[in-house]
Amino acid sequence: MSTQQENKFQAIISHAKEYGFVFPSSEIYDGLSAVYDYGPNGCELKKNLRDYWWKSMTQLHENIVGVDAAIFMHPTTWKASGHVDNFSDPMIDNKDSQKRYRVDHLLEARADALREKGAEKEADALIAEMDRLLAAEDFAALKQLIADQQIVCAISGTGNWTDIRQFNLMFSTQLGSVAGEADTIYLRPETAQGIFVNFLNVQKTARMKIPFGIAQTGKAFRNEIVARQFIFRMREFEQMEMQFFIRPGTQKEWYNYWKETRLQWHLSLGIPAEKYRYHDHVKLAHYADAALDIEYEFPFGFKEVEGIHSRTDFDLKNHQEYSKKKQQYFDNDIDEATGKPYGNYIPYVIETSIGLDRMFLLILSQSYEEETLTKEDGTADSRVVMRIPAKIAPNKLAILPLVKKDGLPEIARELMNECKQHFKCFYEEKDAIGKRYRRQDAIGTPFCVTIDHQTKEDSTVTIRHRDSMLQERIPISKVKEIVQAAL
RNA sequence: GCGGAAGUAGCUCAAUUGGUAGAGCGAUAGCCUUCCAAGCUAUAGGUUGCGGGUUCGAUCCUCGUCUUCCGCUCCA
Repeated sequence: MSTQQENKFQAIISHAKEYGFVFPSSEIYDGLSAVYDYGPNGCELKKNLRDYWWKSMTQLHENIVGVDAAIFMHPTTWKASGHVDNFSDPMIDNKDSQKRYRVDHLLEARADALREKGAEKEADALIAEMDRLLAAEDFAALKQLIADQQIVCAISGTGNWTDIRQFNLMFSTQLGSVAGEADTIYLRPETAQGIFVNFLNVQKTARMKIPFGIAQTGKAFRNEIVARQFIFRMREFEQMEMQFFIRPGTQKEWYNYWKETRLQWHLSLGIPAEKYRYHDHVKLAHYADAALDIEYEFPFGFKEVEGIHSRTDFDLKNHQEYSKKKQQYFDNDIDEATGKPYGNYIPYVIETSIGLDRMFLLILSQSYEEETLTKEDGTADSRVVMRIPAKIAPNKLAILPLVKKDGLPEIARELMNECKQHFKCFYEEKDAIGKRYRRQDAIGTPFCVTIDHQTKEDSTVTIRHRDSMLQERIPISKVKEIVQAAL
């Protein structure tokens, strides 16, 4: 990251705090690492983003419905999903070099070295022993195995290891208030499983026919080892996911459909296409047969905002296996090849998964601008403006009486009462008008209207546009529809 | 986790080789009415990150600790 971009990112973080978008969590207690709170403007923007996504998914797609599953789920869910096995890695540190290694990586490297020497059998035996001990979570024996193999740190060259520690990427807690009898359950690391386990509930009750989708927004939790870059990587975050259930064999076309559709959603917010790119996954996760990220160019580089995954029937198949409940769909449509219905099958799934907090950061990054202006008298001036798309801006309209007397506040209040029924408005009569404009720029309000003395004579007001700073005289009766047209 | 840097009012910063904290902006209230932040007045706001030590006295010296940022590592 260049210094200039770094400064911009720092400025965005400061701005976010100063204007009530994002606060560090528990700040009076020195904060909680990688956890953040959303302030008055932040929670409006976040809610608007969530609503915009929700509407585009459910209201505008007749074959997508929503669920709101609990954060707590039966522990077996995470065995079936693969998270218990794939989200926990035993780690070991070398005391001399302070380097940390994954235990399985160390042993696999040792096995590879054995193979190069032609000791295939020993290598296989080592891997088999490792897998057995990992499955049994026998950390003492694993450490002994590392010692027996005389594995040393590549940096320090010593075998001076710490004890093996488990780094579980899932947060666990206790269900039930009686200690000892309590069962360990996890805070969900992704919302997707709440959709999968409700697949048949939703399909039957909403009478959905394949292809159809289930959408969900909600919190998820991951114990990131290093969480930095502001709200980009948090331990508690919000996902907006949609699982689209399809006939096996059609995953390619639907994958491409959602790849295109989701990018168009981003572009519909007016964000330039050159700020986006696709990144195809080469190494695929355990559940996917194709995967890509939609990346945005943040001040700290191109980073993932949204993932499109072809998850095959991995999840439903595993849930069927672990729960012993059929997760199948009977497809009555006629297969032209056979002339008969497609019949029973476990659907394939295309997933679209976007991080709401990352999307929020994207909007901040895209919107924030420090402008240098030249005033009419030729002197330099500056302003900080958040060019937040009008449809997701925290406030849509600021209503400002030019002065707080001569009956102007009364007219302004009348307009306020009319407009606030339809969209979020902000009323202010304090300070010079220019100052009030700049304050609205700083929080991204797209429109300001000013009630002045002329308003009393001909019922017109000045509407001022945030991005261009241009003003026009319009009838007060038109304010509501002009703002609504931009939303 | 390791290394480096920094912590003073909401923000940006002062405080003479150690003498018990100030300014600008911002905020709030009032005045003034002027369509692009910077007219006037007043008020609030700090155990100088926290805890020890040295000293008659610590924002300053010293030790520990916490937090943040940067780099490495880790993760994906």
